Amino acid sequence: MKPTIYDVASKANVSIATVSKVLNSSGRISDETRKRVLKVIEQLNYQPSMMATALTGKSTFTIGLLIPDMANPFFAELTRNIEDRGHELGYNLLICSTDYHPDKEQNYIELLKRKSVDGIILASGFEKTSEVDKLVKEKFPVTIVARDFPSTYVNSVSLDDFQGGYEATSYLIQLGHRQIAVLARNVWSNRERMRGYEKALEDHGLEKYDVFTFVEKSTVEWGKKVATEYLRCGKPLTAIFACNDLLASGAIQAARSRDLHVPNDISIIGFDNTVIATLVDPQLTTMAQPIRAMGREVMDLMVGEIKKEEQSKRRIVLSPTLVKRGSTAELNK
Amino acid sequence: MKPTIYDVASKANVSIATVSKVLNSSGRISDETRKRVLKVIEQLNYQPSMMATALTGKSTFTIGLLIPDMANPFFAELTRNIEDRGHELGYNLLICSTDYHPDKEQNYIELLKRKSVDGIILASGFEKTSEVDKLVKEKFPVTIVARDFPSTYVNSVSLDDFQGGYEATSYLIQLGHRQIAVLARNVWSNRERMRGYEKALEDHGLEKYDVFTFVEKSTVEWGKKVATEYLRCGKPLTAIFACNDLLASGAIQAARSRDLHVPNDISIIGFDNTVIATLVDPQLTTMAQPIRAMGREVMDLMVGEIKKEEQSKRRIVLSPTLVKRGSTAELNK
DNA sequence: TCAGTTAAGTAAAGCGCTTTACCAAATGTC
DNA sequence: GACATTTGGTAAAGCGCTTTACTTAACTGA
Repeated sequence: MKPTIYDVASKANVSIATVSKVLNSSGRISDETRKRVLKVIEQLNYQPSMMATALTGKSTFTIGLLIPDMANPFFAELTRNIEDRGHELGYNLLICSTDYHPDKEQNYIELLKRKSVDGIILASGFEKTSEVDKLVKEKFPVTIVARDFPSTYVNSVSLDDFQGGYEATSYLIQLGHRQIAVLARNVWSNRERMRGYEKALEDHGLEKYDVFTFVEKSTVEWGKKVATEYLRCGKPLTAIFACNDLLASGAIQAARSRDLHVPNDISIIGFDNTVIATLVDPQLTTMAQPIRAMGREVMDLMVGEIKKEEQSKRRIVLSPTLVKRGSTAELNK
Repeated sequence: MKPTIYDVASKANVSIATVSKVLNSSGRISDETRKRVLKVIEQLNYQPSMMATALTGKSTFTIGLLIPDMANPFFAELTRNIEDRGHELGYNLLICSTDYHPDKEQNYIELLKRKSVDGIILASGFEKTSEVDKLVKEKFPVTIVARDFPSTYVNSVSLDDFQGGYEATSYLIQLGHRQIAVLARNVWSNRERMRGYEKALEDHGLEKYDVFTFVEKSTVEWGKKVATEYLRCGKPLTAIFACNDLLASGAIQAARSRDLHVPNDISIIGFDNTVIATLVDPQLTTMAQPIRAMGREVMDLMVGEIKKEEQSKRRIVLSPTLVKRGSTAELNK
């Protein structure tokens, strides 16, 4: 079976303590013995069991990441950047996909802890904060990403979603739009973006568009479905603010199937600036998230927290940027 | 710190053995004691350490998944389906993204093993088979997905990539196309699809399009870049067979930037039938992979292998289906 | 009534590692 | 040459769990 430290020790004619020292380059070992041990390790293709190692209290250089939805390119790209930075820092990433299910969240957090990860990164998605509170209370290293978490006791890096919603909407208003609907999912970030949207309307003395449903999933299909409902209900509508690119793409399809031209008949603005934004026709005007920066920052924060126990927490809030493309245009009167 | 079995035992006035028995519902325990122990477990929010449990040789109900690229919707969707099926069967999924790096592959395989997963699912991507061989030799449960692995000693579920390439190309030929270029990445599945492509040409007495470069990454950008080169080189070209939807989308963009109309001036066919296929304009004609079935089958195979040790291995090969959409049309003479 | 069961629980070994003593031999010091 | 150090290494405890004996105490039945 798998070789253990005993196999190595006996084959190298030393004690397991010696092997362990060679492994961790701790203690004093003569050059000769070290080489002999290393050779045996090589020969047996020995890999110390993390189970056993972790059991003794050493860190595992593994970080868990909980994401709500692999299929959303935003999270895929975020994950990718987190992984990359982790790799640079010598940490491995264990990814768990929760599909926005609170019980899966809890389940996977337990799993990761029981697998002795050094820390857990929680990406957006979760609604209940109780899981986070629990981790914090246990002094388990957690970092939040893509979700503001106004609290002094946990590290986080997030986007200013409110500002994003505000800017996106303001841009549409500035283009002359007055009837602006919104496409959102009932999750924290989207609600923030909607707050921004409402504030923008208010600041310009406009009324909120009063036909509204939350989509159930952040998919193209749902975007199309709900946008179609909006368009069908008869209420005039010249622009749609979609809370992510997937939904925006759905909205484009909806418009098209109603023979509306984007952007001439209707403007559509997205959010995230994922790969999708440049795929659709017309390409999406969208609020870009600094995905790469977010990924790197959150991993840095996480590793920082793991390394030096008692450090003060930081809450990093990044700003979105408007990327103008073809899906929005001035309202033609 | 984290409560251990000892904390539970002493607080419940029993031995740790008793607690363990309650935990695993093994052995004989009076109802009274069981309840008392369970209550304490609840109170302390005790979760047995998987490290310690695994160390004693019990299975962890965790399966590792290695995927090459989260950002490719095909893998994202596949992962999603694997996870879902695992969840149904009571297994957790630990995902690792290798970014097509052989050393990350090896690294993560080691990691997963050291984290005591019960088995590992390897998705496509990997070029070297040595890692697989190693796992097999160690009798470590492995299953391959999205990659045919002609071997009698490992479970796999894959697509008939050759047939896919053959059918896609045949369809183009049937539409009247004679000059067909191919967009592919130098990975196993793509090479198989190309074999199919070549065979189809041959069967119809056509010559292979002899301008060819592999793309370096399966991204829209690379698809666009290489397709642009094809279009610029002057060799007549009426259709492109792209080995995945990402590349096909890039090809559409390339065509558009050269003012070629898709499909009137040039037909483009993709592969995978991911969400992207319906996003782009025109929507992609593409060879659909039964992603959902693949995900479920591979998880079933994996769990089967984990449960009963010495079972014979199965190699499941699924068929692709042609999905006709707007990106292909009859060649207009 | 007493040997034979059964029921309920415990002690202790073992899983593979790290780490803290501790020890013997070699080396240094005056 | 006697003592203090340094070097290179080991024994053993402990990490948190499972599991295999083993021990009581209570329950059978003829």
